Amino acid sequence: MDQNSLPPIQTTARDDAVLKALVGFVRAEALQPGERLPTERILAERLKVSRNTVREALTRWEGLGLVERRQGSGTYLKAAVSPDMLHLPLTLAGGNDFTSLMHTLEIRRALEAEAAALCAERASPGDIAEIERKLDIMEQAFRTRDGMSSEEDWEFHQAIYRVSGNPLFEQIIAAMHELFHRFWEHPLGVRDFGHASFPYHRTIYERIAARDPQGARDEALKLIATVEDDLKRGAAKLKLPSRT
Amino acid sequence: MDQNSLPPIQTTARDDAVLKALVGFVRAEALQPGERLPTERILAERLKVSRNTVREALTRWEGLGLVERRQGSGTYLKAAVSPDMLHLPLTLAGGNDFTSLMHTLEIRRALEAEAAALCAERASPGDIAEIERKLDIMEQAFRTRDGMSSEEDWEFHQAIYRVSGNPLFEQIIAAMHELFHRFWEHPLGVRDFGHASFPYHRTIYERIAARDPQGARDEALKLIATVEDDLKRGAAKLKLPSRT
DNA sequence: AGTGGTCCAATGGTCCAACCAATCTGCACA
DNA sequence: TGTGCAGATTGGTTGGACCATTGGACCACT
Repeated sequence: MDQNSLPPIQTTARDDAVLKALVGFVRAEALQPGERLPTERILAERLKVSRNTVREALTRWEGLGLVERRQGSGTYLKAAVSPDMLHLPLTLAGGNDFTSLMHTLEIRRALEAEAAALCAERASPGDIAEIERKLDIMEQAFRTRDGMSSEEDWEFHQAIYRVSGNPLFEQIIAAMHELFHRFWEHPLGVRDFGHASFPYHRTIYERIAARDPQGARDEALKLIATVEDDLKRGAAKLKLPSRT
Repeated sequence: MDQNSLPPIQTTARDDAVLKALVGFVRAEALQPGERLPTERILAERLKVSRNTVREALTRWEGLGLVERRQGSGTYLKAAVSPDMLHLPLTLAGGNDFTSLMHTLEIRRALEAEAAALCAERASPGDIAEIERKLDIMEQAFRTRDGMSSEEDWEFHQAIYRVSGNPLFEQIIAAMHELFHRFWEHPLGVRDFGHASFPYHRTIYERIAARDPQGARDEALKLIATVEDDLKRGAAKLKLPSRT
């Protein structure tokens, strides 16, 4: 390892400085996700900083999911780091109340509509073919199992996010996906949960294939509207509290 | 063999336990955002753990934006905590390149449009008056300084997010706001940067006041479109790299 | 060759006691 | 009545120590 890739730090604001130094180190050594980074003791020595300070910095990274610590083994990089990253530590109130779920659904509506519109603008013929393939798979699964198929449905939407050309859509919605799945798995007692949204998948695809951004946006809005509707019906049926 | 039949065993988890205890404490004392929580030293003593462990736990909360520490003053609650929260540590590879900036702008367009629509649906007369007040302030600042006023402009938009009734809008866009300001401060060499967006602030307000969700959505889309336009012009002028 | 057991060094997790730096509080002084 | 300084309070940092887990080296036995 290059000794010079870990120069001592200087000013106050230690732990932030440690993080910056670590970013520099990861770049200098071209560390890939999965690789191990130096031990806390070595980092402390190299950076001329107490081990506790190193630990505070690593705790921050661990909280952001950038790094994983394994006692007795070491600290491992979990994701790529770049000098200027944007961290959004979103904290959503518990997923078991109706209001929170509606909130995340509103975010999804916003992003879904925009992604569909961008997708309609930018999709290449190959992209359109790919989306159609996912759509066919989804429709097939829907018919055989006679109900919404979380997995295939999700893949269809992911394809749209990907083709939108903006990785942020996929990242944000993927993060929220977990929250939705708490309910997707248990359809709230609504027998045909998700049935209403089914036809809109194809209409969205058609608007994308026709390169009609506004049309794609409108269809996406309709799709989410049906999901909101199902959600409201389920909430009413279960007498879900509107607040925790 | 079923993978799930042998889950990893649970051994020690000091700092997680500390966090749980803190959640319990906050709920028991009914602490509101802004209030101060006990000293690190007191927490350490009460919980019968080392102050270092308390600090690791608090560092996590700070990283999630739940808490703010002020040296010499104390540690303050920044957001409501509930026993089951979902944390989304999104790390976006942002950067100073044109492409990343356009990506974040596309996210903002999605959220801005949706927030405006929701706002038009839900705003009370008082809310509308509040938004109009922010609009007046912004327009006033615009005229006197003959240019976009980041601060007042931002407050206008924030008011809309707030009235939308969905805190997630404000959280997400606030996190991205920092990224934008890197450029907002330096208008990319475009003299009248933001001028084009000015009139749409009022049209958005009018659509909200008229309780016209679709109209508000459309006007918001137009506003962002002008910003995208400015951005493209600035990028062309500065010959910004499209990738880092 | 392979299986299991034991030992040991490395590494993250926790603890302690002290000191530093920013902040707040209140009293003395003008 | 204000103002400024000194001490107390609080988070930030340090260095050193020990514990718990891990993983590899080594060994005995089959």
